[in-house]
Amino acid sequence: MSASPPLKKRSEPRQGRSEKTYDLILATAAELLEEVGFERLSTNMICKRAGLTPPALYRYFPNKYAVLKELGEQLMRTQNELFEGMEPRSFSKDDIEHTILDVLVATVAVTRAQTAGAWIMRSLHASPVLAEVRINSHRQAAQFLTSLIRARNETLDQDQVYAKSRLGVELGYAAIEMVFDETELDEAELLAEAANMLARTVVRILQEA
Amino acid sequence: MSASPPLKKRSEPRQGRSEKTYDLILATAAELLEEVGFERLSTNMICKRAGLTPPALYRYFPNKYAVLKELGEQLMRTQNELFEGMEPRSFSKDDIEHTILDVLVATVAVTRAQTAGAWIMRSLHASPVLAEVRINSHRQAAQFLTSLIRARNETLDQDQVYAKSRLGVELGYAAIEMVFDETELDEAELLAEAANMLARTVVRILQEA
DNA sequence: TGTACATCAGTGAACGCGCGTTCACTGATGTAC
DNA sequence: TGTACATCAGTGAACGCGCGTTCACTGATGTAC
Repeated sequence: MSASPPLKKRSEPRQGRSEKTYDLILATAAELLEEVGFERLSTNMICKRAGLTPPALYRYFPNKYAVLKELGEQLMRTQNELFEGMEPRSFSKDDIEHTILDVLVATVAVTRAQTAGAWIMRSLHASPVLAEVRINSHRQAAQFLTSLIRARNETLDQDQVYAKSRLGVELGYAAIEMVFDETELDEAELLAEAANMLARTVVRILQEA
Repeated sequence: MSASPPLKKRSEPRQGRSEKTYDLILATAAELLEEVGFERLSTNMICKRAGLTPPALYRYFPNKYAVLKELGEQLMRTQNELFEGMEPRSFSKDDIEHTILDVLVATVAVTRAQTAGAWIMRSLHASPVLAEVRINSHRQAAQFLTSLIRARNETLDQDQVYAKSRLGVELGYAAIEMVFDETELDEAELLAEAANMLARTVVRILQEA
């Protein structure tokens, strides 16, 4: 296994302009990610485009993965906030399905709105450090879903519900990624079908008393 | 978008030893992928470990992506052959579910048997050229599933069945990847649940006359 | 069956490049008095 | 309210390294006669 490099931010900003530089680095990185992709992105490239010298970037990020990690965490945070705002009117199959569909559609929307959003998602599969960001985010979402389900039916076994929720989250996320990778297919139809499948699963979990 | 580098093999082997070298390069690449991960892998590194000089590798592969592409194609081919060997005894929900579960379990097994199998899968998300390998493979699987379903019920709309099949393939694959990423969860349970979901979907597609 | 010869497979050594990273520094900012 | 000063933010220039890639070459292989 590869030794993972340090990824902490180098220092917290203490002056106003510092924060601007920090944001500039992230915005520039996203811009370049969109243009040249994950592989060709480098710290020097980001600096050049941002009009900074390397030590300026290096003050905040030890390497390119740290930059991507931050971008990934921001996207995951945004997506999870959406997900955790989910609250079906009732626990009927139709209401659950509508709610899930809304979340899927909204998640695609915020990802599309984020510069290089699809690239960021994809890069969260590539390296172990970045994969961790994605997996942690999915775990959190699965926890949320578990508590939602168990609030409705307390008799259900925690671990079993979690395992199924975790799978559901993964599959929902796979459907979202697919929207960006399979542009030939009808997006709305795809998400509707995914919502349908997931809703049926949730209903089934709820009924397994 | 990034300009994609050429990925064709440089030359077809014409002597016996050539094929050995070719296979040695692939085997060594897989070995190193397992050890150091996708990012740190380089052509020079492969050569050193394989006891070759760079021009020897360069004769067969123009760059590191070409090597990974070949590894990816081999894995996808193996997986698809499994999938296309799928034939349920009947089209009852239970028989479909068993068949799907068998395929999922077998796919995990062959991936685990392949050196760096999980890494290869993951790297098929990272770069566009490699993503294409994965997507083509999934499309092929979806085509197969579509023909299987329509052989059973010819009245179904081709495009609709394909779209749903494509989603099903993607979700099945996501479940498989999850087995390698979420080692905390019970593998058998995970695959069983995924098989259940997918079987229900297939049955539903079949019934939508 | 032997051998001369064309083609193929792999070597050795080196290249230019851009990568991440570091050093000593200057200029900007905020604050204590 | 002004200013002296400590701290913070970013510069300029350079480094060693390993990357992908190329060149002219030698040695191995297969084949035509």
